[in-house]
Amino acid sequence: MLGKDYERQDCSIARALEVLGERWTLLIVRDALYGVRRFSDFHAHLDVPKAVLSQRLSSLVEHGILERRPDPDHAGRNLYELTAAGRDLWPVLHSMLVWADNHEFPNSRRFVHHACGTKLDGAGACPACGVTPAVDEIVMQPNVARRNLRDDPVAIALRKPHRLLEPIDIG
Amino acid sequence: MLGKDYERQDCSIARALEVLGERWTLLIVRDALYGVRRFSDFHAHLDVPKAVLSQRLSSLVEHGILERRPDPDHAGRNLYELTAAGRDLWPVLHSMLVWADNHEFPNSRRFVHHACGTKLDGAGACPACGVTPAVDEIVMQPNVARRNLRDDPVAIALRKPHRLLEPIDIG
DNA sequence: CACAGACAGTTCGATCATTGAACCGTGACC
DNA sequence: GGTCACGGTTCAATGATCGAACTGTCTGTG
Repeated sequence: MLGKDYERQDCSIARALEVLGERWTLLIVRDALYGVRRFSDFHAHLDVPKAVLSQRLSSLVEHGILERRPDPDHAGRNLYELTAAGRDLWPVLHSMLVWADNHEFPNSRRFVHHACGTKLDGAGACPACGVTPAVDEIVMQPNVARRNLRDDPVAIALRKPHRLLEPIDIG
Repeated sequence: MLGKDYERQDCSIARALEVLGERWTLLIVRDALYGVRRFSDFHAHLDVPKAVLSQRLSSLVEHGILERRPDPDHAGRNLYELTAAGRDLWPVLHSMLVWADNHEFPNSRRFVHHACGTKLDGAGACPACGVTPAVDEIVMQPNVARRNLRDDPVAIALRKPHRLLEPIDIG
């Protein structure tokens, strides 16, 4: 949302929205869960101006959701990786996704438990195993029947099933 | 978020954020879950300009999250009530609240299962009963130890335990 | 019935965020 | 040494938000 926060709102949800509610922020976290880690990949996959992306990444780092660390393969570049707090945002994104699937936009990606291949339920649990898988135990399965709106390298990489948090590999 | 949507984002989360991501929108839904139904009560409890509130309410009605119906007690006024799709947003708000409680803003309100008084777990289920209570089976319990930032009638009414969706009663 | 006040908005100028394009510095590659 | 990709920053234009003022409707009172 806009720069101003909800300081007069005496509520955890308002606190969460101060950090997460600005435009693009939750989509950046989504991409980070999909394994995006580089500035240029975020920029290619979201159509966000670089100035805004830069500001959002810094804000997420400041709030302990992303961690900025030097890219071992490219001096002078950074990788942005989710912290534990960032990985804990998965339930927020998953519940949004379930809601949109039911009410706005059916036929989206599926999220399944890696161990057994069962689709997660609305609460993020595996109905077959009776457990709530950790984020890195979840596999995103694209909907092959859907027409593709995007052709950037990240979008293409995400047309294959992909384990969450696993760095995407840009051909 | 801002007027522009995420039309090039091929993703349910982006679709959800087009509807829910603008500033104030999720706080309006939160208040609706708390039982706020009148324009003036939303306006008193959120410090949102009336122009924005009016626009957000219309947008939520348009998207089938709120329903606008004439107030039987006051001709010419409306009540805004959650539709089934709107009530289904509870998991989104609850997961945000749980996240903020764990990472940003501990000591918030508690949400308990009305039947047994047990605090809901992170997934919104009742650990004692093993069920996921419907929204109207959940009771919000304020944190009495916290200093109060607000003194509007809605904030005062919410200092008492309150069943979700039950219309707040403004003294 | 006149009048005041509450309510539910709309309108308007000022402020602030976002946008997209251009620019810049660094390191990799030839 | 020169070129290119990457990761930003800067800037003017656009668009959203803000807060105050205004309008119209209905209610309650005298």
